[in-house]
Amino acid sequence: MTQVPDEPTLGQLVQQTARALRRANLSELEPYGLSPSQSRALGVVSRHGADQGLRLSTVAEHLDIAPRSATEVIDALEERGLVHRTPDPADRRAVLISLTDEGHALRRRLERARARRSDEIFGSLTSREQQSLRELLRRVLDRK
Amino acid sequence: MTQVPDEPTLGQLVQQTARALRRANLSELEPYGLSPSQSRALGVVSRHGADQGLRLSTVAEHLDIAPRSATEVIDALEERGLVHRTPDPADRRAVLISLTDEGHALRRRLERARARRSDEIFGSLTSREQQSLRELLRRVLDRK
DNA sequence: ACAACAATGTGAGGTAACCTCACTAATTCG
DNA sequence: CGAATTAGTGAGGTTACCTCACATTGTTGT
Repeated sequence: MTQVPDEPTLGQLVQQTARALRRANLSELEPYGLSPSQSRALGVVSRHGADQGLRLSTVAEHLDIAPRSATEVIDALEERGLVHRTPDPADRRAVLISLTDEGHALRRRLERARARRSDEIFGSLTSREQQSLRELLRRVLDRK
Repeated sequence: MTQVPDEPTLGQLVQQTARALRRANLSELEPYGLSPSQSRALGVVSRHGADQGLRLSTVAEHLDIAPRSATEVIDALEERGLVHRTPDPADRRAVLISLTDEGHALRRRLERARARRSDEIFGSLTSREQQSLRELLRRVLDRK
């Protein structure tokens, strides 16, 4: 049925690469006592809530999780002093999440670490090859 | 701070692709009432335990999880009648896991579904491009 | 104007897939 | 033979999610 050394499928290669990235991310986050999901949330608030902050429900949307789950992640970040909640002046049901100074600082540190990690992992490819990989993956994701 | 559409990093592209694969895998498994981790275990037993079966601890190793966790996954597969445990005649502490006929049949069905899914996801690339993608990922994984 | 409906965030409680620790039964080794 | 080691599993914990119910606030149709 199958022949020879059973070369891994494309899907497996992609998943293995993703796993390597997850592992690297994990060990990078560890010193800061931040879980991956917390780090993702920090990123969302940083990218989309630069000015006045983001509603909790909006955070949930960006993370693609239920609002109730976003409450939990934000609770954790707030406890670590990385974000804070302020009531939305325009809608008293809502709450606005924004980064504290400490949150901004950590975010920057993590961003630099991410760049280093990328070099480490994709560094065996020339920048032309990296460009080519990027192109191929983009095409795969744009299918349908 | 940041401007323009902020093109995704290579890491993000890989992770997004992996996520698409996971989602596809999930919906493919759903009709069979199998979880991803159960499907993985089924694959391991099928690939490495063709003849006499695999020890539970060996299953755990292949899945890269603790033996205790393998017990749980195998429990579930056994309850669904896809594998069975037999005592290892050579070591009465150990137990050998092997596929039932039903397990084999389901395994084949899943394999075919996987192939279809791969076509669906990577189908927007020519086979030359797929080869190229495979090559690049392999290089990334072989780094260090 | 105000009743009816919709939306926001969170308490309560649940699940899947892992984990560690402690234990029993069986094997191996000095 | 007795001591140490190994295989599998019970008990109980964690993480990152989920749904459902609910109080509070906002919006709308008549």
